[in-house]
Amino acid sequence: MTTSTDAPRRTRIQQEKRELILEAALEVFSTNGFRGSTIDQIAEAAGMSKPNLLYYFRRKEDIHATLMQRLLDTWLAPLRELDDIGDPMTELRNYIRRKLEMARDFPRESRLFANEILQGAPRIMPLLAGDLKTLVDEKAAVIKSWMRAGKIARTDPWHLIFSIWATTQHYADFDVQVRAVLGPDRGGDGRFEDAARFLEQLFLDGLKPKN
Amino acid sequence: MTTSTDAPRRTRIQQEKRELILEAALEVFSTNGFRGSTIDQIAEAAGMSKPNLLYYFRRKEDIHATLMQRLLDTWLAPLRELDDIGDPMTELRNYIRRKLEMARDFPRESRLFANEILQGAPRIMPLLAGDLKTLVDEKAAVIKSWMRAGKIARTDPWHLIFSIWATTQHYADFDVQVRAVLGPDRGGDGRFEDAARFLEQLFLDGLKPKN
DNA sequence: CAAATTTTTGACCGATTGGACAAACGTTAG
DNA sequence: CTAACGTTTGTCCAATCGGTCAAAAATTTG
Repeated sequence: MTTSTDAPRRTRIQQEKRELILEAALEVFSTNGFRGSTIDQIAEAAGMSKPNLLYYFRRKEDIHATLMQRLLDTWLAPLRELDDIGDPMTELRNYIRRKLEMARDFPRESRLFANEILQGAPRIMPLLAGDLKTLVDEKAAVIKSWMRAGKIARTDPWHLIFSIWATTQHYADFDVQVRAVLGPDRGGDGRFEDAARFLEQLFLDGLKPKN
Repeated sequence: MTTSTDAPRRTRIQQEKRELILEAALEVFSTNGFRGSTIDQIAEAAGMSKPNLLYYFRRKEDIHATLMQRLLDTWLAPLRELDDIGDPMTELRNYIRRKLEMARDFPRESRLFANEILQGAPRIMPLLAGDLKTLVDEKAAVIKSWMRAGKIARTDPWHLIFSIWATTQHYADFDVQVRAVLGPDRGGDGRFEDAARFLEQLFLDGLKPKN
């Protein structure tokens, strides 16, 4: 074995073309959902004919599955980095910041994931109840230990994680609405910095006035 | 004119059947998205034949449009109720509570809306930049006045509203994920009460420890 | 170069889709 | 009863869908 990976052996051109297809599919799937997307659309976005695309991925589902599989890893990376050792408050602040940056830099990935969950997660349900739950439970335990140590206020760690997901991903998934509501002046590039400032304050101090 | 409404005149049976279709369409659209849903599915869910359904709604799009139009009204009702006069902190708390109740009681409506926004809001963009923006701007002004009066902490009112939307609707739109992560024991009916408690604390006091 | 292999494509297929239409059926008013 | 009107359905159609296949084109290998 020259290159020993679990993945089936592939030529250089296969690697490239598969990557091209996945990139195109991410674009199409994330804006139209799985059923709303056609192989023709993906093929055209990838600059090749439909039969050619089907030469690299036998079925439409295979493209989507490959995409989801990769996605989940990178998507959960920020949560994995949540460190037991660091200062709790800054750890959480960094996690929120990283999640918001991902919403800004990878909105298509966020929407792809949202589309899947919205429609009942028919294709990744096992992953949610398996790997995802395990990871969240683990990190919830870490957060709980912080609470016991008096480092952060006592609340439900699971719902805390949900709220971080919800508020940050909102800027990717509901981007159209956010921009429409903020209008042309405030809806520009600065909206993510505004969001970062707001979220930091919300999660640290809440809304109660200081005095 | 006996009944003078803007809507075209309709017989009693037409009213009923249209309502039946809209109810069925809400179910189907909210779980499959617009393009992922078929007229046959909706017709079957409504207990009638496809041509019969098309007698009441000429096109698939008309059903969806009618649904969206109604939805937006009821969906924004809680925000409309946000009252200038009441005590700011309790007004906000009540708003969050009402929104969370809507996520619990009308998850299909939430998902229908989320589906539409996720895919770029092609059919309701004008409403977002029009009525919705107007309403949010108006309420943001109210919130701002509360801040000036020192009743709540100073932050960005628009992003505050976004965060309330995000955290509450999360429990409808990402319900599958929430239940999967919480597991069989904690993912039951009690999850909304847990969420309510958590959100109240988050928005009031944030995470900083009391000590 | 020539054979073997990989990549690309045009043509095609069955299934499903949104929608049209005329005929049948039911209901109501005179 | 019957004519008019509202409702329902079976049948059909063109377009689009995911996917196949054989053959052509390009590339790699000896």
